Formats: sequence, structure tokens, C-alpha cells
Amino acid sequence: MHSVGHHNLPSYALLRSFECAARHESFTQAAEELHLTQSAVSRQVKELEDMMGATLFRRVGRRVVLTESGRRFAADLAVDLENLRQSVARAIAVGERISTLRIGILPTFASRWLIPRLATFLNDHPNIEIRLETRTLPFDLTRERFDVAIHFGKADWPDARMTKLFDEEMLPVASPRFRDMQMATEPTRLAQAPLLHLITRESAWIDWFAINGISDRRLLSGRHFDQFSMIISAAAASLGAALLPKYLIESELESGILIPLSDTALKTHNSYFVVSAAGDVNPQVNAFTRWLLSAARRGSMHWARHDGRL
Amino acid sequence: MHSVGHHNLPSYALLRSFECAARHESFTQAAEELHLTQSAVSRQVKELEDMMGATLFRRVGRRVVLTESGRRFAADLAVDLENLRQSVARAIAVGERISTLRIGILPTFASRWLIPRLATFLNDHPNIEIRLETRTLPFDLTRERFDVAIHFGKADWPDARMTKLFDEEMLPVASPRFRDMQMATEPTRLAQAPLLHLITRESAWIDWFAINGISDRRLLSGRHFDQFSMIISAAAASLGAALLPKYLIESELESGILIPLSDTALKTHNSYFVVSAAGDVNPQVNAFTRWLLSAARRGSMHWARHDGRL
DNA sequence: CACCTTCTATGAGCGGAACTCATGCTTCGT
DNA sequence: ACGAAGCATGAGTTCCGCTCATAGAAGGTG
Repeated sequence: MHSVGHHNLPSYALLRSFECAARHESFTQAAEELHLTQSAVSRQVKELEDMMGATLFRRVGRRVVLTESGRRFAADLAVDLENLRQSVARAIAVGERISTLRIGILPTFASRWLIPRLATFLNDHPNIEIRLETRTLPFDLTRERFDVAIHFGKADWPDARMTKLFDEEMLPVASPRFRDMQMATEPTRLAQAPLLHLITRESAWIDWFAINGISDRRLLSGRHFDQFSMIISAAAASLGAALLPKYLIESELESGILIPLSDTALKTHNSYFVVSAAGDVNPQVNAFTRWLLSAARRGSMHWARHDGRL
Repeated sequence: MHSVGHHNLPSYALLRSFECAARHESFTQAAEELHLTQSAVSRQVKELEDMMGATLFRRVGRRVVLTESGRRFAADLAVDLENLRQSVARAIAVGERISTLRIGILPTFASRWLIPRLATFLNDHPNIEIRLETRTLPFDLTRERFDVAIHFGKADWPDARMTKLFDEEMLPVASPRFRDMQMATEPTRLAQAPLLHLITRESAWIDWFAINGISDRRLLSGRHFDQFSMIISAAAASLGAALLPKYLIESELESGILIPLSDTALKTHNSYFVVSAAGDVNPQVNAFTRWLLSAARRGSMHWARHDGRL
């Protein structure tokens, strides 16, 4: 519980919530715009009122209406916050001259996870150019002159700063049509159906069935591909059931092109990592790493347009 | 770990730390001004740089020097933050017309704890007037028309919203001269020395000695007073050893007029509470309560000028 | 040139702020 | 009268924002 005065400001979160709530004269709508819960906005406005000792909204019925001083304050705030944002944006833009980050990355991860979210980062950092190059095997960061790499596996990279993005969770999925055709709603039925395999990870399905108490030599039969993107297409085309990392099929799950066949996900012991050279102090590398991390935390695509918090 | 962009700002803490560090071109001095550790400022500046992907300071030797873009940014920030502060201050001031908070309070607590800190609250809320009236016994908030009361004891007030400020910790103290005269450096010696008692709490010394494994009928002898302020004066005048709440003798401890005779404090089972009427929605009451709470948390007087955080 | 002082950087760890979830309460529309 | 829509609030959780302790680097001083 804090107080506020001439030399101490309420936190940015409070001010922004109030400004937004004032614009809409509605906590619910503000919550929507800010991607918070109505609960959060309600609390924050209340807290701000308490700190300032002033009534900003009058609660009338199931509605909130700005008081006169609330209206003035909101107007001032809108201007002040915009100025601040401008200052920050400008400082980011002139930070260094335009420079290029070279990024080594796995192909499917790039097209299905990174690129859909990338717009927000590039928007916020107009002076950073991106150059994506796909690599599948570990390589020497400095020799290849990559600034950053996305690595899948373990934290076993020499001379590198590694930050885990997330663990891999493999989910059994198929097209709705396939599910209905095969009645593949439980593991035993699923074991009979055609399975789609990734060549470099033949054991994935076996591991998943093991969790469900099924072991069968014939599980290895089915169709085999050497890239996730092919499996995704194959599954969408009802060629079989696939075991796919959640992160790569967000849009398909959302649109219903693919649906989960079970709730039990297979946690592999590998993870995605951001890698940069141990001695690198380039702040743009840090900014990118940091952004990746926050995007990974946020998880779903819903928020792709809204990186960052404060 | 978060990112920053056109619609999301770094937290106020980060910006303020940077602005201050930029003004001094020194993290240590900034830490001093902001009453933070050097560690905190260092981290915050680094975090800001990472979020923005720009180098704001160049680390040269044991010194930090603003980069060109850092300098620009700091200048912008100083203006923006000042504007924001102005807007907030104005909104607080015009919030309601000047009104008076009537506060019921214990006499020594008022003069020794509240009043020394009160300036900051009044400063931040120019539209609030204060009217302090001393009461020692519980009373009816609404009948007496108090807006707020400070209560000592237990949370047993009917129809009231009570917030605990802090527990009472009684510390054995005396003047340096008294300590030397009586060689009262350990409990056994102290038991022989003249003790100062508060009439409403005769058992305090007995309880304290009990903690230290000493029980003696004669402990009740000594000098008796009915207000803490008298005991404080008596102790300062070397009339005896006193068992006093820390909160009431901060300045004496700091200046060395009184010194602790032991490290073991006596925690009584009573506490200080802020009390306001259950149904009260006056935001100024909340603001005052909130401020009291933050002042209590901060503890020592050192920070009296710096209430609140963001 | 060794020493001490004075700055910043960094690993570890903790408390509390800032959320979410679930639910209750009030009002408005039909 | 009933349901929908909106704000308030208790409880619980995550992780930011700090501190403490210590390392490391660079100047200042005899």
C-alpha cells in the first residue's frame, strides 16, 4: 500500500488503466482493450482514487461516470502518456543506426511460431533489420556470424548464453474428419489408425502410447516425413493422426482444422532455447532475446499484437 | 522479462531510475537520491537498455557516461515525468474542495510518531486539513464524528474497518550516563537499577525480565508515570531505565540521548490500528489510511520525506 | 608498484504488487 | 419477475523489484 505525492507517481499500470477506463467510461471495455480482467481495472482505479484521495469515477447503477476532476485528469494523462511514449519510441529509434540481426533458426519454428509474432518486435524497433537463416544442426555461433540462434534440444552449447524459451509439449491431433472416420477418441482405437511420424523422432508416438499404457511394435508403421510442416499438412488432409508440438499448430487448433485427440500431452526432455555468444553485449541482441522470452511466456497468438507489459 | 514498444512503456521505476542516474551520471548517487541500493539502479538501467535495445550509458572504467542518445532521452524524460507529476498533483488538489479530516489519536503517539511525518502527507494533499484530538479510551467513531482514529490494543472495534499499522515492540533503554553509572549492561545488573514504569502497564518490566529468566517481586519498585512522554524525559534525565516502544523514541535512539540496554525486545500482544467507520467511502479517509500504512511500513524516520513509491 | 578506496556488475533470495479466478451484488431491460 | 450486464471483492498465484553480499575493475595514494 503506497501513497502518492509531488515526487512520486502512481505506477504506470494504474495510470494507464484509469486513462483507458476514462476513455470508455467502462471498466469492462477498458479491460478488453488492455487485455486485462475487469477485476484488475476495477481494483486499479480504486487504488488510484485511494492514493490520490479523490473520486475519479462516480458509481451510478451498473455504470461508472467520470467526475469533473476525473475528466480533467484523464485528459491531462492522455497527453502526458502519449508524450512519454513518443520519447521512448524516439529513443529506441535513434539508439543505434539501422543494423541487422542475423538469426539462425529451425525452419518450421520460424514460419509457424516466430514470423507470425515478429511484426510487433519490428514495429517497436524500427532500426533493427532481421535476417533469418534456417539451420537444423548445432553450429558455431561466431564462425557463422549469427547474432542469435534458436536451438532445440538441451542446454549444451559451448561458449554461449542460453535462455530457455519453453519445453516441448507434443499433442496428438488430427482433422475432425479423420477423428470421426477412425472413431479415434481413445488410445486403444488410435493405435489402430494410421500415424504420421517425424523421421528424426521415430519414437515420439511410442513414448506417447507408453504413457497411456500401450506398447505395440506396429506403432512404428504409418507415414514418415522429415519436417513438421509436412506432417501438419498431412494431418490437415486427414492422412493420419500426428503428434505435434503445441507451438506449431496454434492457428490450426484455433480454427478447428486440427483438434486434440487426447488431453495427455507428451513432455519431451528437450526445449527451445535462445542462444547468443557468451561475450556479446549488443543491446539489440538483448532486446530481441527479451522479446522472444516475453512472447514465449505469453504463449498463445491472441496476444501477438500486444507484447510487453508496462 | 518484458518488451517495450509504442503502446507499452517501461515501468515508472525504470524510467525514474534512468532519469536520475543520467542527471548524476552515477548509479551510486542516483541510488542515494532515490533511496535505493546501487544494485537496484544498476539493474534497472540495464533492464531499460535491454528493453529498448539501445545503449544509454557507456561503461568506461568505474564510471558511466551517457551516450548521445541516452542524453537526449534523459532530457525528454525529465520533461515528460515532470509534466506527469504536475498533472497528478493538480488532480489531487482539485479533487474535492478543502475538507477537514478529524482524527482521534493517542497523545504520545501523535506528538512522537505521527506529527513528525505528517508534513509529507499535507504537502501531497493541499486540499486536506487535519484536526487531531487526543483520546485514550475507545469511543464511538460516528458519535464523536471522527473520520479516522488511531487505536492501540486489539482488533475489537465494532462497526469499523481496522487496519493494523504495527505491533508494539518494547525496548529497554536508558541514557548513556545512567548505563555507565549502573553498569547496567546485562539483565541481572539491570534488575538492581531504578526502573521507570507506565502506570497502565505495570507488568511490562516483569514480562521483559521473564523473557530473560529473571523473576523478582522488587521489580515493581521504581518510578511511575502515566504518560510515555514523561518516561522518555525521565530516562533522558538519567532517572532510570525505561521499557519503551521503538516507535516513540526514534529520534532519541538516533541522536544517542537514549541507548538500548539489550537487543531482546518485548513484543506485546497489542498493536496500533487505523480505524475508520465501516461504511465510509470518503476517498480522503482512504488516502490518509493508505499513507499511514506506508509510513508505518517504512518504519524509520529517515524516509519521512519520501512517502510512497511510484 | 602494492595497497586501499570507490565505483559498477551479478548471483541468490525474498516480500509484496499486480494480476486472475470465482463469485456476489446491483441495476437495467424485457 | 427474471435474466443479462456491469462493478466489487475475497482468495490465491506469479513474478517483478528490490536487498544483501560479493566479485571485479579502475583510479588514487604512499
